[in-house]
Amino acid sequence: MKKKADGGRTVTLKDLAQELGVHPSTVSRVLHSGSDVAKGAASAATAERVRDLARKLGYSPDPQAASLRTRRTKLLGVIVPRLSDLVLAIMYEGIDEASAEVGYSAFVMNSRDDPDEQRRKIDLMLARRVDGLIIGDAHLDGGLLQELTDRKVPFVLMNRRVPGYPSATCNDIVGGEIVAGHLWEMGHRQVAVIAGEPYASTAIDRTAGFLDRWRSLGGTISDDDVVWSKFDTAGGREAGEKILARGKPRPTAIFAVNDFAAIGAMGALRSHGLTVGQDVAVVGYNDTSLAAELPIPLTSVHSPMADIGRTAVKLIQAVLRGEKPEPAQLKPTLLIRESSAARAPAEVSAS
Amino acid sequence: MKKKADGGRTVTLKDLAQELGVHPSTVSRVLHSGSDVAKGAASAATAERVRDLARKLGYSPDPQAASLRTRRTKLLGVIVPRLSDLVLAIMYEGIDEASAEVGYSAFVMNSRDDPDEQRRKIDLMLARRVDGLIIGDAHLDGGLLQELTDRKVPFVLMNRRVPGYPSATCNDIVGGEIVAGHLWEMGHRQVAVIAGEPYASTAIDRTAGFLDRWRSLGGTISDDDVVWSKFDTAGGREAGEKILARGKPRPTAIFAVNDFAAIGAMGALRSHGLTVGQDVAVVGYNDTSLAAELPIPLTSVHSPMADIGRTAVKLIQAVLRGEKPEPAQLKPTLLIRESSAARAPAEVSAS
DNA sequence: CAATGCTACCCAAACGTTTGGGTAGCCATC
DNA sequence: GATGGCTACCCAAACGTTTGGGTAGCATTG
Repeated sequence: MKKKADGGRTVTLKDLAQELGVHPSTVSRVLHSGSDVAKGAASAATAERVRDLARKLGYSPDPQAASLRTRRTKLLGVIVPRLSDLVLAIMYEGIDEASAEVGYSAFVMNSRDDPDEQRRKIDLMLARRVDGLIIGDAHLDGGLLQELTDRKVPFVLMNRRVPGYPSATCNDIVGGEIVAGHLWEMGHRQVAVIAGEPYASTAIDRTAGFLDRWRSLGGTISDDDVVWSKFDTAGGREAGEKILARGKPRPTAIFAVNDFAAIGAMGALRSHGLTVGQDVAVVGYNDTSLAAELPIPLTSVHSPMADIGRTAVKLIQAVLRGEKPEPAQLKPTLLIRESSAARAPAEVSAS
Repeated sequence: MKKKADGGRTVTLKDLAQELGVHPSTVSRVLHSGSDVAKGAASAATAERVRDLARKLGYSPDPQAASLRTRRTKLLGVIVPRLSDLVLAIMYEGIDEASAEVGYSAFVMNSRDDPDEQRRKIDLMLARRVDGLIIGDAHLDGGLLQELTDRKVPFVLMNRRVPGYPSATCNDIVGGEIVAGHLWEMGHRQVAVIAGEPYASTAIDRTAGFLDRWRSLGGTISDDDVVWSKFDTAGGREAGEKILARGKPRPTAIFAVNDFAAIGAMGALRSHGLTVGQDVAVVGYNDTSLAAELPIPLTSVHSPMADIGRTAVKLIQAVLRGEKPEPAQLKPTLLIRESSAARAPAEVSAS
């Protein structure tokens, strides 16, 4: 804790310079330039004196002054559907850490996946003069992204991808495939998918990966076995109800593309007197901290959420350097737990 | 979406002034002062022309330049134990909304409840020159807070309170009392409390409220019926195990001061072959969105989390105006669900 | 010994605002 | 017709940095 160390005014470059009898620019170069520049700016002795005094007086550079001059704020704007979505919260934790490490600070705002809000929040961030944006709520149609590109706003996507733009995501197709493989292996032949929102690549990719692998294994699955839903618990419950309400043999396994939806589905199953893990297997996605600790622990695809956030920061740094980084797809891994650990029950008839 | 509307440079006050043949200061006053000052600064006609042009060129004021001059950044720093704690995430959503409404932007950072990290993060925020802090991870010992006060850093507490400092919290004592009343009424006489971390007022108050009411109702509860724990699911499970492992009659009800701990406890109960809501009642706290949607819906004390965040913003605004606002305690309400809806089972002997 | 090249600095302008203090011109008042 | 009081502006300094371009003094080189 420095600054105002002794109750007085904030100490500035000029203060240091005056005290030492050198010019502020010299102090600036010593303190804020790479050692290469600093070398040319002052003798080793002077540099030492500068640094000592800075430490002693608790000098802390004024970022607004600096960015006024440099036209860079070292601020990152992050837009997420909602921070109360654990998945995004953890990604943000990754962002926060990684950006701090490179001297950036991050803002977050919620868009609630509403296009108007997305625009509004982006405008707010740009008004704050963020150097770049990390967009965690990209919609596949991507009109907004084209607009940002046209306006030369530096940005990268996170969590959800849209082809053609740099992004840091989990490899959700592979994730879906793993689940299909697992359920098939456990003997399931009748399955349903709670697929999430069709505007999100996470939902699309996980579902597509699942379906592709399922079919290539020889499984059959029809369109109405795929139920689109919100990503939250309520959405999962609703979707679960819908699956059970159909007049066809109930599935022996359900893949929900999101842990919360899976938890909702578990609720629906239980209300129908079914036991998760015995009567019906359930698999979620993301391996949120809850999954392992639920009364019936939930099989889930682990996605490296914090790493995705960290990667997003790396990518935006690259973009800010003028590069055009490739999309990064991080590897998912399946964690098998009680909710899908038993072999498929014998075929059941319409419920 | 404004700014750089036509690909060119950012438009400044000076640009507007030049174009209109007036002085930048006039433009500034018209655009950024209350209508009172603006009145004296320009004729109605000029003011109109200024505003029109500003709109047309998509002028957006540079906040760093402004704060360099005014010495206020309109930035708020928020420190939370972790953003991946749903409770804090929702409070932050409240902060985000409320601060945007008054022209402020908020930063969040995680402290992981670690004193060193708290210091470090606070320093980072101050280095960014935030106008004030909202502290969501206050520890009851409060050494850090005294220090901040000494340094005249404006701050308010949120979620957790520490006597003597302005804070926005749920009235956790009342919350604990309600739970005690409910469980007593349902016929429970043998109960245990999963109490959370002793450095957090939330844990202390909820537990104290519960114990006080319980005893005043005639109930008995001993020290080892109160188990301290982490606030997360794993902590709850552990605490649940501990409660079941004691060599005394198992309680017929458990109050966990936090929904996640409650979920963990439910898991522990189930592993012991007990059915939540029948064999053992469980009550949580916060009524997070999960509670209602769990396979066995969880009785929980609803606390107005988003409002607490919003209130925190109001309080910090007051502090910034130089006032010394009273602590705000928002009202909790109990939501009774399946996990505690049945009357207490007959007394059980040691398990 | 003049030219060259360092080293270790200094200088000044600029970034986009805000704000306390002018002042020119006009009208009303005494 | 001097005084006072508006109205509608203008002026300039300041906020704390950064950075391109000096330059004085000294040592080295041809």
